[in-house]
Amino acid sequence: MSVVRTGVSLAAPHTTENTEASASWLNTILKGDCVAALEKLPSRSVDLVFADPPYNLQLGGDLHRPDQSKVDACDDHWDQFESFEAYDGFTRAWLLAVRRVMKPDGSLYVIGSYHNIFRVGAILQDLGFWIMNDIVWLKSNPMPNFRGKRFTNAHETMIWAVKSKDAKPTFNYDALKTFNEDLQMRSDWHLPICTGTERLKDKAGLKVHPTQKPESLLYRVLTASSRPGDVVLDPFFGTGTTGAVARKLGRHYVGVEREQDYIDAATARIAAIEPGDAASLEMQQSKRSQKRIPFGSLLESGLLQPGTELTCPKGRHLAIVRADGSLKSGDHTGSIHKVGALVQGQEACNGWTFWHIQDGRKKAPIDELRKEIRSRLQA
Amino acid sequence: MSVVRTGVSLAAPHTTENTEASASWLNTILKGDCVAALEKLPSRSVDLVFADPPYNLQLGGDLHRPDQSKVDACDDHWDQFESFEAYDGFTRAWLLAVRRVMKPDGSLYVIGSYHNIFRVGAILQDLGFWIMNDIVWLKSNPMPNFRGKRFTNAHETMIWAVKSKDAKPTFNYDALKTFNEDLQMRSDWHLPICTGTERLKDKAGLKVHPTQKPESLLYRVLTASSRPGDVVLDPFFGTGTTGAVARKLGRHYVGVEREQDYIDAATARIAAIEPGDAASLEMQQSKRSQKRIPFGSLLESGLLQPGTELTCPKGRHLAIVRADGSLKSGDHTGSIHKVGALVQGQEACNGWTFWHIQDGRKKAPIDELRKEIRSRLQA
DNA sequence: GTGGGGAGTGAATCAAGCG
DNA sequence: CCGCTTGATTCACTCCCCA
Repeated sequence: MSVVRTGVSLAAPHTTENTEASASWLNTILKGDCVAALEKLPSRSVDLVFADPPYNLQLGGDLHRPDQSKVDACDDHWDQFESFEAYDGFTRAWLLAVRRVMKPDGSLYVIGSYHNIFRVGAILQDLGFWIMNDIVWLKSNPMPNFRGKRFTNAHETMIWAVKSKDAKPTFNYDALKTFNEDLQMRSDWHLPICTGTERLKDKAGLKVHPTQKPESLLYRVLTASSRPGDVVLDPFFGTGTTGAVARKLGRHYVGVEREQDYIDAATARIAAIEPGDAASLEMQQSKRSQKRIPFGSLLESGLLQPGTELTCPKGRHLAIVRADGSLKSGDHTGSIHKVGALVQGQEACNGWTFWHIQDGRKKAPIDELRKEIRSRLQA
Repeated sequence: MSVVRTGVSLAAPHTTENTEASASWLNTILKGDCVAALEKLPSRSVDLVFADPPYNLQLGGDLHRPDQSKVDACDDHWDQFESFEAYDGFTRAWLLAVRRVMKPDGSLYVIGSYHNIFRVGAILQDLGFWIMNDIVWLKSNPMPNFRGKRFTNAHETMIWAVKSKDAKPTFNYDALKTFNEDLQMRSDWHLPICTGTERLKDKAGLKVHPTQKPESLLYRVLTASSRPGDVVLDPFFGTGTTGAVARKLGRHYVGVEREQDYIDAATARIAAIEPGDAASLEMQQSKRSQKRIPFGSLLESGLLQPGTELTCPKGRHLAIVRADGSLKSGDHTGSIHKVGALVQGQEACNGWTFWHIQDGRKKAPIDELRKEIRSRLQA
């Protein structure tokens, strides 16, 4: 096994607990078998894994288009397995190796088709992984079904899993929502397949790798489940789409690949990429990670006075602000959240959005005042 | 176990090799456990199976919406399993029972979510079934992810499998292609969930079944993989969507269901349906094979003039018809479908029903003009 | 009748932090 | 680790009510 370095210098991982930013295996491609190569990595050192394992396609003879041209199928030797049992054993082995190097809250994405994805998913569950979502990549330009015997196979399936039910994986909800025109990102991703200049070709104009994934797919995976400086592992590196996108997005990568041709192509490809700088990588700030503002701060700052009257959105409930930062509404007293819940007879309530202050002729939630405090703190 | 008959009389199955059209179990709901009930059916007697087995959801506590309302989760006892092993055993048992009653060239569709579909798919392969496609049902109106911790779960997965690699299943390729505006039917199906008047409710207004499937989904399955007179089995009959669509499309059905409440609801539902007679099925055939009318035909025919103003149903969006058959609305230009999508900010739009023309005091969709063209072509 | 606003809801493995 | 407090979250569509 040898190590190929592209000599990239990037920001330090956001946590260096188990990962030295200068570790020799960072931003390299490890040559060799996936399981053996991963033994070189320390345990709990990887934030995100993207895996595009062999699909175990069971092709019969050659497939020809209606014009009799031959379809350039994926018939490489690495995609051949003798049986489901052999494929299952292979899958279990690399998933266990990957599991060891994943951080406890790290994420794993595996992509596949109906030939293999059901086996992968069941084994994931058997090994104790916890599935967060399955995601379908819908191809806007899939290969048609030439024989007219099936539905056009227009999608692939990706499984997002974590190491255990209790894991708290990175999920950049707000960034994804902004990306998606202020709507929650869904489990169906409409993306074109990898063509044009993005598709690596050799000197003869033939595609270098039969199943090169589009960068847009990796872009979304990394944006969703990693942060700048994180370590992203791809145990089936191929022509390095994962490494290319990682470098663009300011993540570290580690690849494992057996074929020297793919390693050469990936190395050149990644070296040619301009690494993302910090400013352009800044993501939509998660609301959750913002500094917590106690309700009492509104009184301290003078944005609210004791005795001010708050109402619910419909004006049916009234409450008085008291000097200690508590509310009083009828017989109920306590925090803004507790009183909001009590007057509605509910178990819980977000007082920041429930209670409103009269602002001229309009009502405004007291959350507006919190935002004002936050903007003052930043200035 | 008892038998519930709805007394439907339909055309004879297109093959009576192993099925007497007068068999006592045709167009009935067998009450009881799936495996036991299927023992009452002869081997090789079913053309198509649609199965919507328990998903084995592993829900934690209650889930509340941001407005504190409680989500009415699927927590029925029939969806509870002790372990993956228990679920696997259950799955193997019913799949073997189904396998026995399937004709050699029959088709099986199983629907599920990431909680169970990987196990189902792997077991299907282990039992010797041959997967033809996996199909993703994309929901236009899924339940959002309220906590912002995952991608919105916006799809379910369906596996189409046959008994062996050598099977030659019915696949009405041309009908589906015509149905899909002369494009091959793809593996991604965009359909809304079952709501409105289609959703069965009890006297209290509560949904009768927690997971009633939309008829549009079954319509497409039966259209793809069965012929009039075929026998369609649903081993988890629920409220009988499969039976209802089978009756509409002139197929025989057999259902298995354990809960009497569901049987009662399904029986009433199916009895109220007008069976598809030979003539109307013929009509459907011809409608499906209707010639595609390009929008430009409306201009050629003089039914529309260049410069005509079209509006959306609410009159908020305007567009001008151009001589080449494209629309222009603000900065957007393109086909009626594309511009309709753009002005609404949506990914897709059926321009035929979205764009309206002023017809006297009323608005009429331009689809009316297409119908006029078609009637001219037939005359 | 028609249009706008508000309420309701759907197969969901749906919280984090502190003491 | 348990228990309690605090706090963060929704999209598409249908139906009802009322102007």
